[in-house]
Amino acid sequence: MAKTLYFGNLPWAATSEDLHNAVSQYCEVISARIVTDRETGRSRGFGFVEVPDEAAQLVIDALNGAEWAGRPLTVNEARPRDGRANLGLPKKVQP
DNA sequence: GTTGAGCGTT
Repeated sequence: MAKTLYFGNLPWAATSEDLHNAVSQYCEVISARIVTDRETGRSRGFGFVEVPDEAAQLVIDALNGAEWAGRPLTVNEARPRDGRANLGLPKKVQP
């Protein structure tokens, strides 16, 4: 299994590779991505990293509050996308 | 060439 981590307060220059490198120091990184504005293509200053659920708490404890480019990093477990992603889609019903 | 709380495309 894997858990998605929310990375906030990132410097504008941070890339998904930077995230991958930063987290890979503590555990395996399934995937890392910086959220960029789809219209402008610029970084929104936050991103998401997928790590094994056993390492999620470890990475949060290690990088939450850590300084990156002189800024206190914000790391947290990401919220489920289902809230808006599955909106309007058919839902499985229990018999 | 800008900005600074938040939660994301295929």
